[in-house]
Amino acid sequence: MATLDNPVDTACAGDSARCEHISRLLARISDKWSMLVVRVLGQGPRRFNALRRDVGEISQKVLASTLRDLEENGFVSRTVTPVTPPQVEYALTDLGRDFLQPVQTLAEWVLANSPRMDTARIEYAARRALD
Amino acid sequence: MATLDNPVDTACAGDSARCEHISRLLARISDKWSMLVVRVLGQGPRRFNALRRDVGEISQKVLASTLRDLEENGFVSRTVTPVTPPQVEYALTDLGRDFLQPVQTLAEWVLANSPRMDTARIEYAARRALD
DNA sequence: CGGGATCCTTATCGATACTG
DNA sequence: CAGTATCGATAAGGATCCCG
Repeated sequence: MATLDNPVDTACAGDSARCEHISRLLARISDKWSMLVVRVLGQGPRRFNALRRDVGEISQKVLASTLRDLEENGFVSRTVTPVTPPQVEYALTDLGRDFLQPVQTLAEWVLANSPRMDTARIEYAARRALD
Repeated sequence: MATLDNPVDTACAGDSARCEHISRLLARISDKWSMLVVRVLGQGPRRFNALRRDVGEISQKVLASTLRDLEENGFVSRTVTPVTPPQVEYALTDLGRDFLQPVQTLAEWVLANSPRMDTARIEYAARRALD
């Protein structure tokens, strides 16, 4: 009955426990900024404010907490060099570099298919308009 | 200076416009539930309450708005059969099926690497404990 | 420079009630 | 069954100030 015959079945039809497991894991990384930060760090280590510039419109509070989460999950390392002014460098760990691959896959897909998404949005709006 | 030499460079070092583009696109799909719903629908069409059971701990309100977003972005189709009781079936569109691939990649990575994440969390907690 | 602490403003979510 | 509408709780986010 399954529509997919992928070799590794990670689906969770009827397996709600596994589905919840995936859910919790995805929830940890699928916030608005984590993947973006991982992507930027994939180009090399960054210091806090450099990271903030590269990521875009992110507040320092949110970036700080995002980095804490990423560090907690083992994606990012935080290296403090005690000089004046203090210097803190963020870099991807081995796990973070591994994670970069699926993230890039996703990012590339999204970039490549954004026209299709835009078209769908226009059609959706048109459909809604004539109700 | 880049640490990656991937063929298709979708990174955004110094290209903040592109980065923001990716940011907006990722933000549209990287909420807590969208990928999960796409995954479940990847196993075949579902009606509202069946979907709700399969996804897990999601309220009807959030599922409804998630489905609206997915429909708006062209990932999911909504087919109403006017019978009593009313019957509404959700299914992946072509775009949604395409999207399934990077989503599965991500889900499989997360499943496979959750032990590493767990270990990192324990180590992080241990480090924090001796400050 | 790299944040933590605080306050305040918004989204977000869950529960309940109600409609076709 | 498949939702929408409304309300209250709660979490997320921005702005500002401050410290090492």
